[in-house]
Amino acid sequence: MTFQNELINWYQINKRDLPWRHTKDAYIIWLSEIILQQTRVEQGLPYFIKFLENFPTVNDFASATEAQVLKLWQGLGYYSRGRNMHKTAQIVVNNFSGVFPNLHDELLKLTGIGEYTAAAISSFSSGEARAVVDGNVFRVLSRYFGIDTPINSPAGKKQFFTLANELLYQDDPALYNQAIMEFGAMQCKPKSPNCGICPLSQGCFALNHQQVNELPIKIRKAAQRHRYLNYFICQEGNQILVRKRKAGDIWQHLYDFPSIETVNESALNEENFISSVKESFGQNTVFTHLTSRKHILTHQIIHLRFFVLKNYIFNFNKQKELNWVSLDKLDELPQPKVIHDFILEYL
DNA sequence: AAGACGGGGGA
DNA sequence: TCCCCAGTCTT
Repeated sequence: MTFQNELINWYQINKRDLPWRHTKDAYIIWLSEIILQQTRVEQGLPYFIKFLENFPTVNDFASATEAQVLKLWQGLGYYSRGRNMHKTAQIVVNNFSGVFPNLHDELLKLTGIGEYTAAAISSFSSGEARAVVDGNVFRVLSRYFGIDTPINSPAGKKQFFTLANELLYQDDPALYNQAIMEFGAMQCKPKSPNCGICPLSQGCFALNHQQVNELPIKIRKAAQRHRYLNYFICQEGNQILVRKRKAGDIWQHLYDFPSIETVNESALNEENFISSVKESFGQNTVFTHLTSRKHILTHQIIHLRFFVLKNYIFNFNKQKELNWVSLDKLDELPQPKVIHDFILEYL
């Protein structure tokens, strides 16, 4: 049996029953594909269901506010996906009469849709012959064909993309694309793949050369950067001061609190730290430590400290991103996971 | 070509 | 700890 037929055969026996596999509706497939970018099926599935319930059609999605979209997205990470979906939904409504495109070249123009997602939506929705190349495909091809070009190098991406399209099963691109990804996710897993019961073991280069644990090759990224965010909780009766985060940093357009970033874990009684707080919030400012958190992102390790602030002064003309909200409305705002957890525990 | 961008889970 | 996850966008 050919490589392609082995994969398809394996898939038809072992595939999971996932909701987005029962439709060719480009809108629903788009929803699932964006949610599943860099996200495990188990983590994304509840969000897919929630989004489809709240936005049954692309028109419903486009009519929402960005804050409503981000609130639904809260906790899933990579929030630009949510913001880009909102933009794309509005483009589809305004420029495509609400009919979601299902051809590769049209999809690729939309924001948030790259090569992988354009191939996925177009093949699943319209049957277009475009090979998907995601983390699963890199791994399966790298191991089976013994390719040691780093998958995150430009040369590697080109090589794997070319090979994937040569291998694409022309009779049913959608079925083959599903099959190779599912095979990578469930059988040819990153750690301890089930080579003992693998239908492709005989022709697998990595297995036959004891390189299963070495392939695929990936270039290491730079170490994480440490950041120290000091948050200030300002409460007046039922009102609390929040900040909408701006472009150019993490958690764009999500809400947290006024803060001061320091270059290191400055001691609480350090003159330097005290004076910078007073410089920002007035000489009479008093702050007391409430709690601390550590939050780990892909490129940053964030050390958070929370303080209660009293006798402060804010210049709202200069800090337009600050706003008072009542405590009972606080949970309506989209928040970073670590901030949301803090609020649940302390407010 | 390299970095930035979240959060969760497995070994 | 480290790696990976149905990647994309920006610099």
